[in-house]
Amino acid sequence: MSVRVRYAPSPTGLQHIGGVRTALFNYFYAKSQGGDFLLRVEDTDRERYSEESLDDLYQTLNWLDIKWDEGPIVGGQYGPYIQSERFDLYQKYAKMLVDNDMAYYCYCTPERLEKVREEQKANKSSTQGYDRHCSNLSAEERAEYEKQGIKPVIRLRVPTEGKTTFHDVLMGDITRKNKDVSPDPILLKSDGFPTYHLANVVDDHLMGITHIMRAQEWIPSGPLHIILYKAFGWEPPIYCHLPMVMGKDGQKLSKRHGSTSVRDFREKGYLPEALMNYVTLVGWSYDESTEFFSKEELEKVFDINKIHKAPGIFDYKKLDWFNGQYIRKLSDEELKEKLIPYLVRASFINEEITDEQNAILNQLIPCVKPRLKVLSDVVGLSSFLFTKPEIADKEMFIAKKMDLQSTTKALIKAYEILKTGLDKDLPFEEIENEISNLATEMDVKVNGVFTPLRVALTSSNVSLPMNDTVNLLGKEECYKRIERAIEMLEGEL
RNA sequence: GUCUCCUUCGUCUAGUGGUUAGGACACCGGGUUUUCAUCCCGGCAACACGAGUUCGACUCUCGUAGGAGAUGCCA
Repeated sequence: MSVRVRYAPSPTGLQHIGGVRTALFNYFYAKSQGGDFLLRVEDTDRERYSEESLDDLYQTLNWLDIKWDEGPIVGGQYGPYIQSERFDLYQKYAKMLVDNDMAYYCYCTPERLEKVREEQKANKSSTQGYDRHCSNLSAEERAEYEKQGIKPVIRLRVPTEGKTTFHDVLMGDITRKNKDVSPDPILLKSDGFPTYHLANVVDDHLMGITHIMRAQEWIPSGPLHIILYKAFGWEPPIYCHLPMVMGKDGQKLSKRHGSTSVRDFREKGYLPEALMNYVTLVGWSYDESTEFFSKEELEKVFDINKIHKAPGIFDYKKLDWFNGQYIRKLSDEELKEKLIPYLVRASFINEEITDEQNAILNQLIPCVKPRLKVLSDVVGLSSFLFTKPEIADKEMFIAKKMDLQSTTKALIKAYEILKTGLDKDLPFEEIENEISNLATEMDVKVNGVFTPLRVALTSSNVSLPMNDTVNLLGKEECYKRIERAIEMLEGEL
């Protein structure tokens, strides 16, 4: 039997790291087995639904280059894989259950349910959830409610005796007493939309899903779903509950831990390859040492049995490291293309790049490459080039064991050396040597003379190598900046 | 509260009865370097605890503790 799995997100927010990892595991499993990966949109929560989320779902999968074999048609056209488009179907199946007395109409108001919950809590009652108030209404009672215009929900009749077991590929058998299964959960809401439980089971069955890979937070409803399958007389698929992705404090990964949406990572300048590589390594591993995997490799090598059981903490620093590694693997040309949007956004350059700018970019890229953790870092690293920086505070010019006077003197002399050297077109190495010699002559550390030079040119203590900085800025601009700095320092004397 | 699941370095993990418990990130040190990075070398650091089973347990069993998740007309 060919494997068919699905990713079935609900468009109620931006695609989350955890969700995407589920998608990836499903996708890689399908591909590794030569099976199909389906995408299904579970938009049954009309209150939380948003168009933006749906859009984000497509963008995210697209960015990661995850293609579904079956799913909604992109481009405004709704397909058969969007639950809101299958509205009538769920009605039909819910009513079928009612007809077989596997489910029943319930007219309880949300207020009453809330009250029941509160009382249970107050009494520290061990029984919890719905009190099955409507489970045995007579035809007359129902008619009375209907007359009042109350729109009923449909609830599943969960057995109170016995127990239900399901098998999980990772966890083994999981058994729950039926009395501990959430009592008579709602299948069809009063607005006619199905809840997750119904829609999920109906669709997975109709779509011929063979394996359900979803987050471990679903384990407790596993038995419930088995009961539902039984009520329909269907064979349940194979389950595989995935360990969850947590934040540093061990709680479910959320905003307070940092970025959680793929869109955030994309905007900051993480490469899809890096994010994908790292994310699939949370809760899965191939062997004792391999950690770089391309999407194509994962499609071959992914093994469901090597998924971990315990939840994993999302390590932002390791992601950064991966991203740096992937950035360094890029050719200069590739990196340039990826960096341009960030430079444009920072208003450093325009979309249409002049030949002159292009030449500068070609110089800049290799300088910046070993220094990028994320693509957006390029902005900070190159702002000295594209903007006229505020002249730095005088303290910044002064290196350790130096004072204002010696610093000013060093800068003036270093400037002379630099200027004559550049004007004579000496190799930069030679100029640097001379400047180093100057330090020796002045009996100060090399830092004492290079620091003021660096700060004069970039207004920062941290910069690209001097050679690159000078090349990038051009002679004339360098002179201007150094003269400006000297003037400022002399004014302070 | 109740139910379910989980437990190897700080983090991600390898390991399936006999290993100096391996790798990676982070961290610390060193080298390259005028700064910041990159790169290279080295170091620190773990089997939650307690009972069994066994000649022998990180590996098997049972308890304990800790953590997480579920307990919605959300998924």
